[in-house]
Amino acid sequence: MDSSFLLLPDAPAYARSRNPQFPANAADVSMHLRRYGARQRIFTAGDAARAIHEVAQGCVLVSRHLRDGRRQIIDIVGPGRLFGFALNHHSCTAEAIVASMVCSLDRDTAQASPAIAPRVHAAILRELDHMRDLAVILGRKSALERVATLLMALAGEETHRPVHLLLPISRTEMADYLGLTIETVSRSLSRMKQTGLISFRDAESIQVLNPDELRSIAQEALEDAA
Amino acid sequence: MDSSFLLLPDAPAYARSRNPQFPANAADVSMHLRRYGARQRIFTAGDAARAIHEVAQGCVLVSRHLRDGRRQIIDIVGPGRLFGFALNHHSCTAEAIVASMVCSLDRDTAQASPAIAPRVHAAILRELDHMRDLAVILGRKSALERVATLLMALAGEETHRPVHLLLPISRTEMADYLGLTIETVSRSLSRMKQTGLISFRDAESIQVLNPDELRSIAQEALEDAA
DNA sequence: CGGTACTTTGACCAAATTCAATCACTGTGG
DNA sequence: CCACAGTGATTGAATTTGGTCAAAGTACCG
Repeated sequence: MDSSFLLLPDAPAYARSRNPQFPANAADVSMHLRRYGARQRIFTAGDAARAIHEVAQGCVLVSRHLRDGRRQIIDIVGPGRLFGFALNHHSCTAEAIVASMVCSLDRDTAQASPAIAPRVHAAILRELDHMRDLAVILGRKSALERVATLLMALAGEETHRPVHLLLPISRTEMADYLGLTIETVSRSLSRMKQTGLISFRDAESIQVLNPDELRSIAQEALEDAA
Repeated sequence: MDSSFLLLPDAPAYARSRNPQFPANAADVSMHLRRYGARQRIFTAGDAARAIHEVAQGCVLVSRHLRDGRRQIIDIVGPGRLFGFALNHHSCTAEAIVASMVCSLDRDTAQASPAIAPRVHAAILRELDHMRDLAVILGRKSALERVATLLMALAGEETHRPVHLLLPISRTEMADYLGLTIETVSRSLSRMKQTGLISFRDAESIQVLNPDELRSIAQEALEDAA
């Protein structure tokens, strides 16, 4: 998690595994790798969308804001994932959640590259589907279901054995992602702890004891023909 | 709204104005125009995503379902707009809400066409942004704000004068789109009626009396650099 | 005219928010 | 090294919002 600088083609396994194809070749396009401190913004709502970005290291939070300060976190982006897709101007703000390395690539350059363009296209479609997941979470799930869904997303899809999670986000961020308040998130986690689904001593280090049960609470959407 | 069959290049003004570029030329690609009856499905979650679709006439509803039947409507697609973007398989179900004409185009063909591909790309990015709007609605807005947001979206962005809306959707569909129940939607509309923001005699024909006030209730997200 | 489907309204209830207090951990200065 | 702010998390009590259940109301259709 802390191998200081990394050039993207030499990204560590955990990054490559998430998105094995990007970037295909750092040499043939104009990209730059930049460090952002915690809470530092990568772009802000209203900015022209000139580049696409990849998290090389750390974690980036993409969010929208209402005038009165209410915030909806749209995406939590970990290493290997792309973000910052927009037609003309960003409607979201992206900020590093912890000190992070972000690789940015001119959008037109990316579009012109036959190696990269289709991969960006695929990433956009994945992002779109992810947003649909979020709509279901926010529109139709209870507080407990929302928190369970987030935990299972962080745990990864396929686990049946207990997993240990290091949460990249605070309770406030969980709440703003799940459309809840910190108190409700905290209560949901406490309830899960009490019923033996998870365990934790400190807030950011959670043991998922029963992934199958948690997944069933999470109410994954159905993907089958009915 | 009812000019029976139409070939897409001759789409009526209201369709062209929404998306003037698609399809560029019906002759040079393999597309077909098909009629769907009310409640008829265009595709179902789990289906392979082989085509992209455009509503030529009518209205299509894209939604996701949880196992227990809860539904989240993801998009309400009117004439001129594209839908059915997915990487491999659809995670959503699309159905005609009323008898509709839908123009479908093989995805690979569309990707291969230099005239069409960039327009599809733009439509996908618009869709993505629309989904982010929805996330804000569902995650951070009150019932009244949600209903106001929907009405203003249907009214169009720029209106200051009173507008007349013919709702393409029922209360149930409004509710499933806004993450509410029909009762709450109905109460919100009644409250708006009582406060003189809107008026209506029958459920699907609504007069927006005060667009500016309604817009301010809707709490549009901010798009400016802060 | 009667039936069905959809909407509205009301009364009550439950879930989540709000407000407030306490707790736990971190870092700072005496 | 320890006391003490300061921050974030948890827990509790009261309140609010929206959901549930039930009863009318309204329009449409045979």
